[in-house]
Amino acid sequence: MKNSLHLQVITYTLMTDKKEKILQSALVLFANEGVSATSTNKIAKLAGVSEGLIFRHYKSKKGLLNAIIENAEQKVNILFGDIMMQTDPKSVILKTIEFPFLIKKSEYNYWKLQFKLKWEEEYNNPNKMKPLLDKLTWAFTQLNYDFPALEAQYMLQTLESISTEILKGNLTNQQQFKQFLIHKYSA
Amino acid sequence: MKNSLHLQVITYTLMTDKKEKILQSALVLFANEGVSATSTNKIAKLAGVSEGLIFRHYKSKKGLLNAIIENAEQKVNILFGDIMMQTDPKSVILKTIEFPFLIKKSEYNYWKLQFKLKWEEEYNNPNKMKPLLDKLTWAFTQLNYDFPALEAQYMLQTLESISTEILKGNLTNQQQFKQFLIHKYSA
DNA sequence: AATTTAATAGTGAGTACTTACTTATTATAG
DNA sequence: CTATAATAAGTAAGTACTCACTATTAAATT
Repeated sequence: MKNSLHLQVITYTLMTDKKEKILQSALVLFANEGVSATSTNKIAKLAGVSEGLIFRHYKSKKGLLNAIIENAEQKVNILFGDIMMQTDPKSVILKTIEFPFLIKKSEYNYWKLQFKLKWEEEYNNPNKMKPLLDKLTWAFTQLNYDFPALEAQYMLQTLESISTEILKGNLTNQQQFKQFLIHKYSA
Repeated sequence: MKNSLHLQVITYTLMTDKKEKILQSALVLFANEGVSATSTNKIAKLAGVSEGLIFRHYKSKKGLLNAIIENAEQKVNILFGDIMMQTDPKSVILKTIEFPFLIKKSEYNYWKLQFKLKWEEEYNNPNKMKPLLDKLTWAFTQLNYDFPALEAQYMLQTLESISTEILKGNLTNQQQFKQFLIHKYSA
């Protein structure tokens, strides 16, 4: 079979099986070993494909990375979108707290890669969080918090670190911790 | 000059200038470009030494990394030690909050490297924080918080994320944020 | 104090192997 | 038949590391 139809929540994409296999294999390696530590040779072997095919489909190693990042950003936007569309301030807080705990195990590698890349200047874009930060500031304002902007910043930072710990496998008491946060914000 | 005397707060170490230069150059590159992305050739050039000298002094690239990590851990222990020796629960909280804001610019690379390495399974050791976690749990217990263990975990995570943002250069309102946290814990 | 001996610091060219990427060629689908 | 998918076999530059060698310093012996 040369082509297969893959449903991605936002767009339909036609991708050959092998092209897709390359993407998945690269994701696994990039996320767990790091981009520089992953050779195109390794990717090809894991994907069961000739090395040349990577370059036919993605032009360069960086092109492959960018393709993965685009995929990853879709997944972020889906979860973010759910928060952004809330109209009740309490729901905004609640959804935001729930956010790190909603990350599916099957998508860990996407998130791992994204968090790792934040350490590379080229891919670290703090402004990407701006809309969510504004939404949270609005929510805390509605709820009459003393320093809504700082509260928003505080919450975002906490959530980033919680996500990080979950992805590293360090947060063993996830549900307990989630309840604790909800209780703390009486959300 | 072959040898120079370097005062390191815990031990005195005799190191040749070039050996020291290798260490510093490697730190800069490891912290900012990543370990795998840094070649021994690059390190040698930045240090202004022959590549072979790296291996004479540190045996391998990994040996060099380990030497840097040892140095870095000393710096962590100094800051941690200050918190651990506090006897008043409020002081424990206050010192802990102040912790990320005490990181000197001149030592950013040490911390950057350590935080980056937490993503590599080999170097990620969550138990290293255990003593501090216990101390914080004790402090929150003394202060009659409802869930001292969770509060401690929460605070540690917050601090990790603040440190991270500072090191990435994303936290522009450091003093404001620090005051906000102190106010929040009335510390 | 002078001279030999030993040890360490440092170099530069070379090692086998890996890297990202290319090119020529063949297979396969519509 | 044509266009694209896929491969195998390249390439030049880079990789961590070694080796044979020299330079510098310290220690031991006169």
